Amino acid sequence: MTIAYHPDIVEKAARERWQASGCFEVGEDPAREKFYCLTMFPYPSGKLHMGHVRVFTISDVIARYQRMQGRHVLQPMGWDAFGMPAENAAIQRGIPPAQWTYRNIDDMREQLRSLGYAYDWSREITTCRPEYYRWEQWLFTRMFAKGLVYRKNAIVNWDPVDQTVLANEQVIDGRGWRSDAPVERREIPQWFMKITAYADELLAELDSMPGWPESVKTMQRNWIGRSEGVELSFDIDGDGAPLTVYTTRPDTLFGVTYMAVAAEHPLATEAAARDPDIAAFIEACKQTGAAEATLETMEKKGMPLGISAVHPLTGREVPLWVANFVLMSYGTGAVMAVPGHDARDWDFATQHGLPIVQVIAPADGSEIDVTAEVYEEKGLLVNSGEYDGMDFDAAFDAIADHFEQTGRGRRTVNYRLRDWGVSRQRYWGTPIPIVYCDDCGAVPVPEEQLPVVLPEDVEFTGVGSPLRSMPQFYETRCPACDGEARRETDTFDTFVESSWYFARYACPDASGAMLDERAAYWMPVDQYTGGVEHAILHLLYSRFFQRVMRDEGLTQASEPFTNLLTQGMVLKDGAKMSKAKGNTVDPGELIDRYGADTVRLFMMFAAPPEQALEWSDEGVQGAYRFLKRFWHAVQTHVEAGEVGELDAASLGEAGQALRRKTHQTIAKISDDIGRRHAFNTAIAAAMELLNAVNRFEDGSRAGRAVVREALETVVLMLSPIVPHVCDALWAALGHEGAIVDEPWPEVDAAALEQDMIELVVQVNGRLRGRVTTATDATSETIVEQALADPNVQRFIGGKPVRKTIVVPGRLVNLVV
RNA sequence: GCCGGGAUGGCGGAAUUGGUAGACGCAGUGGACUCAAAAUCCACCGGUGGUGACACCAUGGGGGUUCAAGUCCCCCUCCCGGUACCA
Repeated sequence: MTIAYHPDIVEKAARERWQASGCFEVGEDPAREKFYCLTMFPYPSGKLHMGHVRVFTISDVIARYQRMQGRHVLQPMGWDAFGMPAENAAIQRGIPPAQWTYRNIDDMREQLRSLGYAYDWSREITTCRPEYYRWEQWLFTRMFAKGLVYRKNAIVNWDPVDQTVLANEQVIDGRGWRSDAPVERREIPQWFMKITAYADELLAELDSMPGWPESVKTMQRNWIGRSEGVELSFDIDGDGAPLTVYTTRPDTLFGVTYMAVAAEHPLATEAAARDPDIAAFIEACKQTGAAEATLETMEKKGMPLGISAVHPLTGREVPLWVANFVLMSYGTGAVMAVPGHDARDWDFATQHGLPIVQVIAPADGSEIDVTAEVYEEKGLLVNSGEYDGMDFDAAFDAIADHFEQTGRGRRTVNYRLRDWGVSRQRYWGTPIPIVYCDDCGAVPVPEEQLPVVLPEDVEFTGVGSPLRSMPQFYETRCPACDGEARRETDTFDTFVESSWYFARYACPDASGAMLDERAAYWMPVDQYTGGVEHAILHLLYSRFFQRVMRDEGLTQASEPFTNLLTQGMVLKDGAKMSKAKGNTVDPGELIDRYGADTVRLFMMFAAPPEQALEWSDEGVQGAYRFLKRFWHAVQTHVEAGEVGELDAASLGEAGQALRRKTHQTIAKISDDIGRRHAFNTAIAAAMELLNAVNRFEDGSRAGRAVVREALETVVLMLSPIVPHVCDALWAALGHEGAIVDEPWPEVDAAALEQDMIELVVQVNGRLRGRVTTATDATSETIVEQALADPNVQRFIGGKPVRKTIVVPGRLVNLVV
C-alpha cells in the first residue's frame, strides 16, 4: 500500500527541517561565490495577494536553483512600511497608522512562512522603524552638505474643500476623491534631490547593463531624455527682457510663426495684470490636475498676450501666446512654435488660425504641403535665407554658431529628467530632518540628534498632517544658534526608503553606520525581481541612491542590480486582481486546500514570468493532480524494491531512449531556469519526462535503474519550484541528506548520442514528407532519400528541382 | 498625448538563431474501473473536405522581403503598464 500525498504533513515537516537547520541564514563567506537574490519588498497592505505569491516564487526558484549551483545565496525579506494606505485605514477605522502597519506585517510574515520561501529572516527590515530611517535622514544631511538637495516651489494638487494636498491617484476626473471638489494646481516650497547631477552617468551606464531587459533600459533612456539643442533669445517688443527658449530643431527657426509660454510664466502673469480675460484663462489653466497624462491629453487651449517677439534672424514680429500645453517645469517654460514641422504646434496653429510655413523639404525631393499635414522629419532647409539647402547637421551648427558669436544664444544639453521632489505633506513617512530658524534658515539636524523620530501614537483625522498640530514634535531649537525654531513637518516620499533598502539587508543591524563592510561582500544584487510598473521610478531612484552612497564611500558598486527580471501581473477574467474589482483569490485558502507546492507550481507553470498571468481555478487543480502523479510515481518505484547499478552500455533500445530523454531534459531545464527564466517550459519538460517514465515498461533491475535515474533527476530539478514535496520524495528515494544541499544534476553527453534522426522534407517550403537518416548523412544522401518519398514525388510532379536547401538536423527543402 | 509591452485552438500557453505551428496543461468527448459517484487510468481533441492516405485554410487586420515568416520590414486596430504625490 503506497503512502498517499498529504501536502499539509509534507510541507510542515520540510519547513521544520529548514528552520531547525537554519540553512537559509547566511553569513559572509569570502571563499565562496556569493549570489544575492532579491525581490522588490512588499507594502504591508494587510494580506498577501497573488501578485506577491508570483513574484516571491519566481525569486525563490532562482535562489534555490543558484544554491544548487553551489553559490552562497542570500535571499532576504522586509517591509516597505510607510505609505498612504495606512493613513486611509486610519481615517476609515480610527486605528493609528503604525498599529495598522505592524499588525499587517505580522499577518503577512506568517503567510510568507507558509509558502516555504528560502529567506534569511534574521535580516528582516521594516522601513518605518527609527533604526532604519535614521540612516536615510543621515544621508539626506550628507546630501545637504554636498549641495545635492535644495528647496524650491513646486506644483501640487490642492483640494480646496479638504484643505489638503492630493496624490495624483486621489484626483479622479479632475476632482478630489473624498470631497468631489475640482482640484487646483498650487505652488508650495518643497525639498528636491539633484538626480539630474547624475543624469549623464545614469544614462551612459545603461549601455553596459546586459542583465537588464532592453525595454526597461529604453524606458529609462527616454525618461532621462537627453537632448542636444540651442537656447536662443527673442527680443520682446517694447523693452522687456528677452525671452529665452530651448529648441532641438534650430534648423526650423525660420518657420517660427508664434511663441507660447506656460500659464505660470512671468510674461503671462504680467499680461494677466493688464487683461482680465487672460487672468481668467490662466486661472482656468490652474483648475486642473498636475499629472502629465492629464496635461497632455486635454484640449490644447491658448490666448494671445497682445505682445510680440522679434524673430532674431528675420526681424519679423511673431505673436506671443499663453498656452496650456507648455510646461513651466521643462526647459525655460516658453517655446518657439514651428507649426510646419512640429505636430503639437501644428495642431495649435490650425485650431487658432495661425500661419504655417514650410522651411524643411524632404531630402529625396518629394513635394509636401505643410498646411495639410505636418512634416517632422529632418531634411533640407528652404525659405531660410542664407541657410537654404543645408541639411540638419550643417544648419544646426551654422545657426548655433551664429547665436553664440552674437551672444544671443548657446548650445545646451537638456534633460527631460527633473530633480526628484521628495517632500510629502503627509504624516506616515520619514520626517525630513530639517529645522527652520528665523536667523539661520533651513538647518539640517546634526548627526548626534538623529533620528528625528516620528511619533506613532497619534490622533488621525485626515485633515492635514497630525504633525502640524503637535507642538511637542515641531517646537525645537535651532541646531546652529540654539534659538527658537520649528521642525519640518513634511515627510519623505516613500520611494526614498525603497531606494537603498537593498544595501541595508547586507548589514541590517549596523548601528554605527548606514552600511558597513558586509555591504562590500553582498552588493550589488545579482538578481532583482519585481513588477514592470517599477521600470522607471523605483529603479531609477535606486540607481541614483546607489551612486550617492558610493560617492559617500559606503559601497563600491555603481549599479545596484546586475540582473533584472520584471514580472507581469496576475489577472482574473482579463483584469488585474484587486479588491476594488472584487476578483481577488486568497492565497491562504488555496494553501489550506492544496498546499503551498500546488500554488507555487501553478504560478510558475501558467505563464512565463514576464507575461501577465491569467488566473484559473482549474489550472490549480491540474497542478495538484500533477503533484499527486509525481508522488505516486516515486512511491511505486520505491516499493518495487531494490534497484541494480545503472549499466549504460548494456541498455536496450527503450532504456537508452529513456536515458536520452532524461539527459535531454537536464539540458533543457538547466537552460530554461538558469538562463531563460522560462519556468513554464521547464515544468512542461519535467512533465514530459515523468510521462515517459510512466510509459516505460521494463521492470527488470536494469530497467528500474534507468527509471530511478529519471525520477531522481525530476525530483532534483523540480525542487526549486516545489521544494516541500521534493524534500520528502528525496528522502523516500533513500537519501539521508537534505535535498537543499544537493548539487544540480549534470548532463551525460554520452547519453545524448543518437545514430538515426528524422528529417522533414518540404517541397516549395511546404511539408510533404519525412525521412529517417543517419545522423552523419551527407546532403546528397539526404536529398536522394527525400526524392524517394512518393508524396514528395507527387508534388514535384516531374518538374526539375531548381534548388535544394538542407538544414542539418532539421529539414530539406526542394524548390521546383 | 508621449514612452514601453502584448494579441497564436474552446482556455492558459509552446515554437530559444527565419526552418515540422499548437509542446505541456486545462476544459471537452468517448471508454475502462465502480452498485453509484468521486478519484484514477486509456483514447480522441484548430477549422473545412475526405471512409482513408491526404489536401486546403489558419498565429489581431492589410501589404512586403525570403526557397521558407507566429518570428524580419512598413501601415493599421484593440488591450495592458508607466507618465514624476499609488506602491
